[in-house]
Amino acid sequence: MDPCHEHEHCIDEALRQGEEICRSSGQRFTDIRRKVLQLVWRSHKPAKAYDILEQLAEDETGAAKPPTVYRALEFLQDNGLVHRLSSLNAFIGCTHPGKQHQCYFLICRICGDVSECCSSALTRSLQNAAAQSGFTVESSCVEISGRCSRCSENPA
Amino acid sequence: MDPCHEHEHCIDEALRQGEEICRSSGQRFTDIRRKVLQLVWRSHKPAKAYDILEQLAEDETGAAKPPTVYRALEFLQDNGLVHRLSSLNAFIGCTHPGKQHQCYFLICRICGDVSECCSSALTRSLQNAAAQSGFTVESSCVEISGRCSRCSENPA
DNA sequence: TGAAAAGATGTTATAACATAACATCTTCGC
DNA sequence: GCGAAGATGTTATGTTATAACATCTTTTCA
Repeated sequence: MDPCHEHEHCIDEALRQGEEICRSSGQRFTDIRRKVLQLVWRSHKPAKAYDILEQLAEDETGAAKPPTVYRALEFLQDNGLVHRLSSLNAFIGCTHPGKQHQCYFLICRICGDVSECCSSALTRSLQNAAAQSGFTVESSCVEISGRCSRCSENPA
Repeated sequence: MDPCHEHEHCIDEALRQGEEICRSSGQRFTDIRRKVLQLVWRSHKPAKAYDILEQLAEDETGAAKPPTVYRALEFLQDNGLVHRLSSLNAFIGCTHPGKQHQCYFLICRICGDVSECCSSALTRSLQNAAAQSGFTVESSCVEISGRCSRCSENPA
């Protein structure tokens, strides 16, 4: 149900990039980090920390506990491999890690899919709007909820 | 420490608007709703639900419980009197309730003050960016973190 | 190589945020 | 006053997240 034809490819690519980013920055892409990244990438829907936790438990001999998952998620966030969606308390794989980017998210209320987008025009608008108040932007959280194109075509 | 000269005025104005909005829509501006709105408006910093709860307890004979506060906050949100900042799990008084608006928030990382802004240019950029993906915007959450003008002038 | 340091994970407990479900009380229209 | 609707009280629990400290693993480098 994902918009990509072969979702396996997304996952493989994400793992490859995780590996690459860690290698080049001298960090460890440990087993747990890899598994959490893989679980976040299960679909293009946001993954909840406690769901990841459950899914980890299915694989592992000893059930993982919350800090394990949150630590892995934090690591992945710090390295730009996943994003946190604060309006959903959930996490989503980053589609272009490594590249510096201010991004925004389109969250479909119907199918739940999230897509990450970049728009320099939007980034500029944001900067401008902030600048008008003399405000200096450091980071931003832009989460848009609505209907994705497929769900608009096939109304429920 | 608020950017307004007489913050009492902000509070009074907010309460007046609460009253007005309820009156014109046939809803009740009950004591609890009024008190919660007042507490949210204590400052221009975001108010946390459990802090409001504590502050209510100081006034009240019987300590309020979480649902009381969350219900009041939900009511106030539904009526456009407060906004929820999902990146902070907190609430902030709306500076221009009643008027239809897509707004965004400037959150100062230094002093904690939040200001609500509207920018039709930003709204348009957002719509455009979404439209490029065939996405229909229903609601949006735009929370910008950084340094407000005063905190930029007086760097810590 | 092997001991110290750094980094990662395990473990326990609890903090922080939020809501479901049902009981009771208050207000309003008639 | 009485019934309906709306608001609040109450109990319990669900959900999300982190602090603090113990242990294990990897790296470093003498």
